[in-house]
Amino acid sequence: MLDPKFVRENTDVVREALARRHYPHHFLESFLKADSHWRVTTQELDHLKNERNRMTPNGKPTEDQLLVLKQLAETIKQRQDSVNQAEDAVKNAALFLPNIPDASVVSGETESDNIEIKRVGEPRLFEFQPLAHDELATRRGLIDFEAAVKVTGARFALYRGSGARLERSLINFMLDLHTQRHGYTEILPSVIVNTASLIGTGQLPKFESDLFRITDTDFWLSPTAEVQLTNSARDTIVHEEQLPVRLTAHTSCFRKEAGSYGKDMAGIIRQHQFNKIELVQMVNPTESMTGLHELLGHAEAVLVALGLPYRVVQLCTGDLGFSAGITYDIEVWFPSQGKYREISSCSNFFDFQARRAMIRYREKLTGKVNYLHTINGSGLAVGRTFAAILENFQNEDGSITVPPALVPYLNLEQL
RNA sequence: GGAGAGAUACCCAAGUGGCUGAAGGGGGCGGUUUGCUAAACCGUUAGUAGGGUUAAACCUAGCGAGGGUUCGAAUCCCUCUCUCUCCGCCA
Repeated sequence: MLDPKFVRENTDVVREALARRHYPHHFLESFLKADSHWRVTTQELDHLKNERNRMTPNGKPTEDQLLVLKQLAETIKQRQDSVNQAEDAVKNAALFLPNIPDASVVSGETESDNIEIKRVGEPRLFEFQPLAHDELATRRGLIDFEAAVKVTGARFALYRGSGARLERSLINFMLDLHTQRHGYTEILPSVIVNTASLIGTGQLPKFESDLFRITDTDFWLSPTAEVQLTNSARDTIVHEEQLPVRLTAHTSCFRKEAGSYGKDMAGIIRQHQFNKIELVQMVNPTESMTGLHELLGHAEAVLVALGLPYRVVQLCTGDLGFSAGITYDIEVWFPSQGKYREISSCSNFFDFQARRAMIRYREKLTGKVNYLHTINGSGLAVGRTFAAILENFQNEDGSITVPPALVPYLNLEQL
């Protein structure tokens, strides 16, 4: 959420930000309208309440006083109703305003306008036609797609044997790296979250159609552990010395993938349920850009350790997520597709999520309470890492060489 | 799923309609005394959100959350959330 005061006083900045995102500007107009209406109504109400407070005697009121007070109470009641309505309108409008892109983010419309920052690792030259990961996985009996369709449906997977073991090894390997080398505290949260949490990180109210909801409850399947990790600090004030807070978690993530019919239907690139290691940092506002680059490095370290070629791109304004102020995507090389595909998305949200979720810190020097900054990224999407390993380390006979870093976890050198 | 008891400030806790934004204690902070520490004593401890202002002043809200009754609610009524105890069921 943006600071209502800031929006009110810097409409040009916000208007410009929405334009850069190609986001409809009527959201701003409705916010401003609702906001000014709310302010006027609230002031009137506050005046009336002040009058009542001044007039109310300490004991029983006289008949005359009672007459006046009764009338006043009636007026206040009516005003209160309009204030409540106005307040709902403002809150709702505010929740639909996206974050302001950082000044350094380049304007653009689609992912083709994203900026490549760097490439790491050389894509391997194959002397044979490299197979797609789903083909490899099926041939080696690592994933049983037919069984998954039977059990659940399309866009689900059933890992089998050393396939299941590889997925589990990757999870352990990544968690160990982040907790032992990068200073994150491991969290094991529920995968079901409530509405307030999804509003806190910005998935709701705007993106309900991307989410699985559990019928007749206030519960949803979490689309990313960002929701659980960030909201674990919702409505709290931490001491400045406790920052930065670094949390990591492995969870299953659930997405409807509405509107992506036909995209990535084969394999495990785009699933309704997938494993992901999430990295979340809550930091002092002065350190959030440093934190973002560090976090990006933490995610990259996984690919470096596994020996997978990747590149880093910076998202343009049009590709930027609703809550993010600046985002770097890490894309890993897929030989069968001859291109880089997203495997992590690392963002600085500035105080956008902290405001929605009321996550604050107390300044040591002044004792003042401030919103902190939140940063998060995948470290990494496990299924996509699985797929990338299969493709990049495949041999001509269809076997897969296990990256040395994973051998201690897998106890196998070949799949 | 059933029955009961709770939720008040950093913590414990009093408060059953106006004199309460809140007694009392603990803890924290500051001070007096002291060679230092401790003890004792004195003082202080409402933060926060919103409006307002150049900044203040000032105003409003706030006793788990949301409604209701009332001129007036921490206090009465309703709904919900969470915590605890017992029973049932259960990995």
